[in-house]
Amino acid sequence: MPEMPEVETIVQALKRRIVGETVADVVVEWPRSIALLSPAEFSRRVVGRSVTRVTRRGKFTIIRLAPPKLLVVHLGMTGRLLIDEATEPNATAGASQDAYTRVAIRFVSGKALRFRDVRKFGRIYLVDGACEIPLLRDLGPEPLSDTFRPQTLRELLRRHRRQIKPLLLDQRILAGLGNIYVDESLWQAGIHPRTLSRALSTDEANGLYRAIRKVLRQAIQNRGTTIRDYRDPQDEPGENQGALSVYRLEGQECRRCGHVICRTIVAGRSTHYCPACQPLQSTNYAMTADR
DNA sequence: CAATCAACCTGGGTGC
DNA sequence: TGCACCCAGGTTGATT
Repeated sequence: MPEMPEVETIVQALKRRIVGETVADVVVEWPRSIALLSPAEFSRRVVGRSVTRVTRRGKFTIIRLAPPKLLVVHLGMTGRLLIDEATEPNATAGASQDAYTRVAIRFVSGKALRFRDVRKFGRIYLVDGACEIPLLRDLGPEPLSDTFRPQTLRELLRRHRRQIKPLLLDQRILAGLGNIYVDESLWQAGIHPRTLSRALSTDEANGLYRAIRKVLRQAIQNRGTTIRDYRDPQDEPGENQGALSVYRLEGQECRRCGHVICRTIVAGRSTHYCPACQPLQSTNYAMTADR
């Protein structure tokens, strides 16, 4: 569910609200939400540590603790990180927890960081370094970093013989894009999702570079896209859903050319595009019948 | 190497 | 109301 702009929004909020807090207590309601460690071991190692900074890498939220340790969260499809403000000293603990809270980290101040995850695909890790988490270790470049240049993308596209959509969804190639922003970026760039990455011209690759950055920046500015589940740490939805051009808009008219937006399956994922704005060149041979 | 699909989970929406 | 079926912002591992 949450892609990079949603995670970025969450991280900005957590920075303001939990840096400096010290962990008093951990409640694990669903043990499998904790990766690698037993709930007891996880709790034992987290209690007493304090939060020194909060950062992001791809779709991972990274909470740095002292003494040094990384609390890393991947939200999966429906994960949320919610801040519960301190309640009255003798309010009943746990009373505010809903049925989908999987882990609650309570701070000495009375505030709490709550991991809520309906579908249970999210994971929380406690590690010494990013290298202990395979996906985090192998993450591709950050699309909004200064060191990610048009040439960086051109080289990535040239290195593989794959359809562009699954390539962009692959976190080892580029970090942070998910189903929404890949569809939006490809529409913005006028590229069909099944186009072979190696068949893209220099101009098309440069256009895709600009499209990805524009789409992500706008989504961050709009505090993320809420289709259904996404909420920031204060339980507020994002506002980017109104800025989408194709995602989940099948049957509606393309805002650029007026043709009807199509939905199909690519890489096993629902895929939205405008067949007029995003034509599939015959030279880029699609393996499967289109649409 | 690349594509597909099932699996991990739960709930919401739709059609009969 | 009930029920079957499809769908969902992700990732992984087996299979073709």
